[in-house]
Amino acid sequence: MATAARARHAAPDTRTAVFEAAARAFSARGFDGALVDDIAADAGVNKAMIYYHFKSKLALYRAIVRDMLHGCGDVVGEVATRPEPAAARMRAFIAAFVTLADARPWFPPLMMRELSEGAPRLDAATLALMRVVFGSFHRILADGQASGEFRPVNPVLAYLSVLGPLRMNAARERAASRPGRNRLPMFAMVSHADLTDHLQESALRMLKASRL
Amino acid sequence: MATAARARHAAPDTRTAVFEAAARAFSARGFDGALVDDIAADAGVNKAMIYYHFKSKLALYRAIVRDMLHGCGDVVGEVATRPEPAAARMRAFIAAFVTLADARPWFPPLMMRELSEGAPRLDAATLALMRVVFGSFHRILADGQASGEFRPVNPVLAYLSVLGPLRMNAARERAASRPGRNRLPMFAMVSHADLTDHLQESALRMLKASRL
DNA sequence: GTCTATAAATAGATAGAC
DNA sequence: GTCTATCTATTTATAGAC
Repeated sequence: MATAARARHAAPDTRTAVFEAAARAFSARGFDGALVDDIAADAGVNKAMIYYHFKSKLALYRAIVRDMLHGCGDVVGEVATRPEPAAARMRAFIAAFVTLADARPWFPPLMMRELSEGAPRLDAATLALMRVVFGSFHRILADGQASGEFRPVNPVLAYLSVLGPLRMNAARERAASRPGRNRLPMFAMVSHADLTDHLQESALRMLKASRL
Repeated sequence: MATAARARHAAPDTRTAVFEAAARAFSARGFDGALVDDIAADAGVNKAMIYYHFKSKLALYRAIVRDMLHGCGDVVGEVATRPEPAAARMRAFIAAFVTLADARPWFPPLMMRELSEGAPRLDAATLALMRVVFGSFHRILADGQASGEFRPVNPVLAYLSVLGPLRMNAARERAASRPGRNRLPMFAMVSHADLTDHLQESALRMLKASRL
């Protein structure tokens, strides 16, 4: 988000307000569903300011996606290179993803949507950031397989098994948060501590070299 | 889709063409992103026909979601009540979901999107259908836990672990299908046979009562 | 940096002829 | 059942004053 470069300006951070309102809107309603007027209103800012600070609706959207993936890449890159056994790093990777999703709750739905549409709005630089995140996961997996901790599995399928439930839970939480939905069993509240535990346990059971 | 009631009409099935084009469009671009003009063009039909056969864009969308969930509920309901051990039914449940996703490839992305937006377009009847699907899953899980085949797990989390990877794979396939994406490791081709095997193995490892 | 007013394009929907 | 033409509302974006 590069706030440092703007710190000297006197203005209350309009740009940040726009960024955050837009992140919420794009996540909740998609690129086409999110309206620039609504983003401006939610940010408490005049619509023209959005075009002043960002070039266009698309440029604003891209800035948000890049910010997400940058933060993500830094964190999981650090986790993947720790001098620890692969199983411990896998647990840390999952915990980091849950934490990241808590810090940027708009991330998982927005990314799922973008992928579902064929990721038409992602440029090469952004795809490279996605590759970094997958690369960190793959490193942990490959290390665990080399050391005999993990069994052989397709890295792409293993990645889906770890991230898929997390992203589906984010979608589920959105639907559950609407009034009148609490009664449905599949929309029951689940704490993120329980979510983390379950994902870690499931991932290690999926990967552990031991027989069942 | 209730094709029987229209079989006596002479016309080539315009309604079906609209339905299928709309399913593709809503899945690929979302409710707001899909344009009625594009749907008409893709179906090879005049735009006014869409409003003749369906009341509105929203009514068309809802018809598609209901169709999906109906087909799904019927299949998994049958699987859940088979006189087989829970583990076998869990395998069948997963295989059925992969098959359903192959028959209606627009289903997983569309549903993920709808949930991510808080499912604002789903009425009570449609939510009830979702409940039926989850109920079938829950029945298999509870039977397995009662018989000692499965360990205790939160049913919602278990459901996410089974369906999340499937839905994320659908999103991944969309993004992978665009030109120039083949090089990225996370967009590598994965057969649905391998996908099914992996999901079944992962689910049973997640659920099996045995120690690791 | 901020606001008002408005341009320019587009989308969902319908009237009415055939 | 099908098509043409069009209405109405909305939406992205900008020009220009302050």
